[in-house]
Amino acid sequence: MNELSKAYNHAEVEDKIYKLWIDSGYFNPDNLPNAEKREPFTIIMPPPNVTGTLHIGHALFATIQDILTRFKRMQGKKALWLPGTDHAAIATQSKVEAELYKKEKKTRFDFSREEFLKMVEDYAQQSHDTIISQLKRLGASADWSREAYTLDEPRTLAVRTAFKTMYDDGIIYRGARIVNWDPKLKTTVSDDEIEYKQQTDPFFHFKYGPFEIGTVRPETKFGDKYVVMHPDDKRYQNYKHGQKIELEWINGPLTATVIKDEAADMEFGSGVMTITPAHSAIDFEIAKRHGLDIEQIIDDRGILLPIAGEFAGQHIKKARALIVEKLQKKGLLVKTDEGYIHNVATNSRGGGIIEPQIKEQWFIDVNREFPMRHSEIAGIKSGQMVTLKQLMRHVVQEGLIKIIPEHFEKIYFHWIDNLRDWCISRQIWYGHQIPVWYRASLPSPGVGEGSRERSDNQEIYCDITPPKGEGWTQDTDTLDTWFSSGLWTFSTLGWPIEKTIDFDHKLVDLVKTGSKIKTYRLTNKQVAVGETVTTHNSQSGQLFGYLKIKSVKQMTLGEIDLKTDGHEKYTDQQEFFNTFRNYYPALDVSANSPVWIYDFEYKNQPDLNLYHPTDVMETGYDILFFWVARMILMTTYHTGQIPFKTVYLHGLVRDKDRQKMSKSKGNVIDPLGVIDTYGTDALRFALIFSTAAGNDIPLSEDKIKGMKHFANKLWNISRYILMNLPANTKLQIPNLKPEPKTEADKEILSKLDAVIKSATKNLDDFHLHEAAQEIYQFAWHEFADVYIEASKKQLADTETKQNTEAILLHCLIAILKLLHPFMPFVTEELWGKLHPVKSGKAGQPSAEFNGVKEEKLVKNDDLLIVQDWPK
RNA sequence: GGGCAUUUAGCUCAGUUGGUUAGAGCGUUGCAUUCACAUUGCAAAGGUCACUGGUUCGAGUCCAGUAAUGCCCACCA
Repeated sequence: MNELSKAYNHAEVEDKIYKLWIDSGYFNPDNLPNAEKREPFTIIMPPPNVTGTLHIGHALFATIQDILTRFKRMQGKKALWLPGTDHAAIATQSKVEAELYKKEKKTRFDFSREEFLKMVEDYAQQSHDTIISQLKRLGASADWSREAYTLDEPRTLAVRTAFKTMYDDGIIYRGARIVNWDPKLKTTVSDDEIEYKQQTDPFFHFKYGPFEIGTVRPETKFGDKYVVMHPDDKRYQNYKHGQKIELEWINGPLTATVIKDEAADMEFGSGVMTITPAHSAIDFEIAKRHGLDIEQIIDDRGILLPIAGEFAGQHIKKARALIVEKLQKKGLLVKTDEGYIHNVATNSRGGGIIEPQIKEQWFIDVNREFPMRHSEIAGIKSGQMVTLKQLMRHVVQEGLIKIIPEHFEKIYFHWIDNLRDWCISRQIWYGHQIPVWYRASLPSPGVGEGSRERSDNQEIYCDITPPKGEGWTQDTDTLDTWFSSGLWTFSTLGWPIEKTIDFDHKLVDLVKTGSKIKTYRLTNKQVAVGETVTTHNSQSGQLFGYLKIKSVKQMTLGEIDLKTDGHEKYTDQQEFFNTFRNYYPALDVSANSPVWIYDFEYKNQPDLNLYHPTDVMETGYDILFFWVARMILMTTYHTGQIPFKTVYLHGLVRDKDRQKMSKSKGNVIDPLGVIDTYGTDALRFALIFSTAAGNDIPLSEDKIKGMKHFANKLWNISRYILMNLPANTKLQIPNLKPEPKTEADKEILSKLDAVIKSATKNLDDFHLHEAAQEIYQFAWHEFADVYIEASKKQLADTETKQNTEAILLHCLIAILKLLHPFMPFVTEELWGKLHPVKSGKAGQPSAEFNGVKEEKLVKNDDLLIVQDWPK
């Protein structure tokens, strides 16, 4: 036994302990003691973007999720915390583009798509490695063997499968709509990614025939030939809907049409406006309502089109002043208000100012009814007609998914009620390319399975793999990053689970276990060794499990020796053949029929079956809509299950003055710097101490420092106890039964009991901060301050010496266990002082303890990480 | 404009279904220290629980209203 040093030195401990855990294999739930008997508990990690390094927000989510995972693991659950990273399409690409422009003054269009993608991938890879190693430093007990990436191969299959299914259901459609166009990144962005920024601009009042109209954007006004007013506006009651008015405008005379629409605000300005349907969402709606002409004025680079007459070809930024000047010369400028404050829509992922444009894009229809293919959701039957909106509302309203804190449920409903179709196509290059191919339509029929005829003589094909034949080109757009993120809870667990095997009655294949053929099936393709196929219940279609092919043998049916190789049910060859004939009447079964005999390994609990629906989704409230809502949408639709039972939303980490942390304010706390100075445990404890779910979290260096003191206190408590106990006592820990003799004994044991019960309940209820606080209180101010002081006298008295030793040890063990989820490193290290372990695989005996070879005493499954939670 | 929250000690915040004397961390003041720990211990000061009214035997907690603050959504041509 090594003497403990006077103070806890995290730097010496953390790497060593993390390696011990990795070597034990316990982060992978399949390796846990009695794994097969454990109930699953699953958290899928919200994948950090591969756009840089770890910040304090990552430290927070990693801490909370690790606490929950470690707690459940100790409670005997088959605890899976599945990690991953997100390619964050638009954010990553724009970051690389910004760097490129800064360094070389080049844009992505100076490279080929492949060259550019290579650069983005290199950046993403490097960023990924940094983030993963940083998560490990936080003590994350995630199962790295299952790590996923939103852009890796299994996820690509999931994305394409999801797209095709929704396309076939008519949920995904392509249409020309007004979309948020970012001329800077040259892509659309979804409504949720828009960020409004306040801006001050001149506001112009122009004479428009008999009316006065106002605008900040004269450059959009060329095509304005509709003048809109509220039907109840008394000032304009003499003008009739549809009335034509001749007037003089920018480039000459124009015939304007009066439109009465309630969208016009009588309070604003003159109460009259002209509309630009091609470049304003509201105007577009008005135009559609009245069946008006829609004309594009500005192209997607911000250049004026021929409709602008003499201004055509100019950039809108330059043209504005010239247009105003011209209108002024024509006497149409009434006045200019300088300093008009208004909001401008910008792209929050890259900063460009949004120019609404009408473009052909891909959308997910949230209001279209479709038959639910398969449902395990209470209150929704398989085959029932539903919409995505209804599904999203239902699972939260019925309490199938619980959101913590609860008031976010109201915000969630409010969002759903205002939800419009989700634009999922982006014109950037980094991401999942849309699995749709086009070619000019051929007169002959005979198009493939995934193809559809289109009215514009363009053939369109959607499938997981490219179409066969000449002349197909793939859609150049990529998918919104949240499309793949929406699949995250189930794509990480192996969905779509099976390789579909199409039956076409050409070959017979048999699968066997051991020497006996157990089942047979018909396929049109040979399955290779190492591949995995699935078996289903032929009636219900429910998944049984995976068959992993170990070997393949080809022969004819007649060659099968029923005695050694035969199906277990049959001894007579004719009877064997007859069974095939009954099953597959269309097949001409004879002794010459070719067969493939597969030897396989059967796995009947694939991850998806076992770990999905997951238990907890832990993430920031700021991505409730972006992500949580989209996961609910995608998961209910594709799997007929809920993605998770509980959504735990944490707040933003702020500084001690409640200010947002930002580089420009210089108040950023770098988690890695803090870890170096104070240790991971101190940072983790500071992050959850006194912070309730959903509230923003004030964090200061003083607080972290205080928690380092606590780690040290724990160290010294252990040190005191170890110094006062004879070595052989330590070996008998399981046999020690604390028997209270004094008042102090009774008091501490009853308080321990109370804190165990309360902390357990609080952890079960996701009140992590309260659990942390009461354990802290107990350890420091009850156990250390009171009982340890009392123990000094009790240990000196032979009457009370033994029970005091037992109680000290009993309490210490309980405290180490209770604190382990919160402060994993220091507790594991101290536990190791009680139960020394050698690194090695789980279950291997440790060779040495206390200088004595005691092979049978200590095993690696004595690591604290897998101890039973105290009761 | 619509919605959602917050208001408790000097500061930052807990306080789960109503129930003794409202708690913690940091900070402040005094004392102690050959003791496992000065990264310590003991003690103290500090609160009209934003305000007004109501329900109740009893309200920080429930209800209504007022005020201040913060966030989200929509967005004005």
